[in-house]
Amino acid sequence: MKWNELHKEACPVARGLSVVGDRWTMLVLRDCFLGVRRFEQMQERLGITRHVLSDRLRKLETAGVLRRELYQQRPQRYEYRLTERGKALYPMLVSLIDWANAHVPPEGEPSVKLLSRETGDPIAPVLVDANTGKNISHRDVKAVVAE
Amino acid sequence: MKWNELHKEACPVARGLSVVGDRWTMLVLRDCFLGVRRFEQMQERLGITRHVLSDRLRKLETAGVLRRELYQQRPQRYEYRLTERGKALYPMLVSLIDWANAHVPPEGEPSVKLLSRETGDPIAPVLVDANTGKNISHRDVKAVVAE
DNA sequence: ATAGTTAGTTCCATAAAAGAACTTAGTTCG
DNA sequence: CGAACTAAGTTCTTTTATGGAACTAACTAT
Repeated sequence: MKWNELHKEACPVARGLSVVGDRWTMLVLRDCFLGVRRFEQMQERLGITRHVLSDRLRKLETAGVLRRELYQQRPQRYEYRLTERGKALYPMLVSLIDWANAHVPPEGEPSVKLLSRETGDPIAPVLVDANTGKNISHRDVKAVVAE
Repeated sequence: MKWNELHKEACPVARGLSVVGDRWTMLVLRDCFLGVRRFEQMQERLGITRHVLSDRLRKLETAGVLRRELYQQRPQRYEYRLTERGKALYPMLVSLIDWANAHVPPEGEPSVKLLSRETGDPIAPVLVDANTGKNISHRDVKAVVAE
């Protein structure tokens, strides 16, 4: 399994990681979900090198996760926004956040948590099967090669 | 934000990625969820270099995601198993799989899908809030620094 | 004309991953 | 007994990716 041929794999984990499975990509996407859209802002917030940020944004655009949008004519300036494909990564991001808050404590520092915008109550994410309404447990699931 | 200080961040995305956010880790964990426990087997299935696999297994053990277990006395041989903390990554893995199956098509090849072990029906994962039972949408959620 | 803004690119040093061979502590086969 | 085999690594060397800082393009504001 080679990194630059991951996208051809039958395994969706491998294919997914070919898009979001590097050191910086999910952090870039986190910022996108927080409403950050511009190069400078991301670069400063993340402390990523400009070079790498530029490369990641291009790759995410190619993968259809972000789109570049002209927000100013002269000089031409583009900002980056999540596409529907990008927004569809939200459950994964939330699952990661939930796991980290439960299992990777932030060494004495405060942590960021997710609250309902409406009620202010904490969110407690669970993954359920839309068909049955039941919690998805790894014991009840099998993986098969389909189609 | 430096890669080897990510675990101190207030942002759970950063902390989570400090554990699972590199090229190989989630693929190793995928194999663990599939029941693969041994070094040789993982190395062969993944095509990861032995060096890197060894390093990742050690880091996952240190992070409390896997535990090493003696399965043979002479010569001493260890296998790797998911801890509770490791198993808690299942929702994230499933979210990734679901996203990739919907958005990263496997170039003509077949893909692996998740089915109910009981009924054989496909699984349709949705992330809901355990408190309200409602779907978690990124518009309804805010992120705040807590505690 | 000089400085500031924004989104990059270029260059070089350092760190991580690929690839292949070697090691350790045994067991099994002939 | 000795040679081959096994499993889980480690040790090299080469290639690739990332970090860090400076530079560029195409403007606008003072």
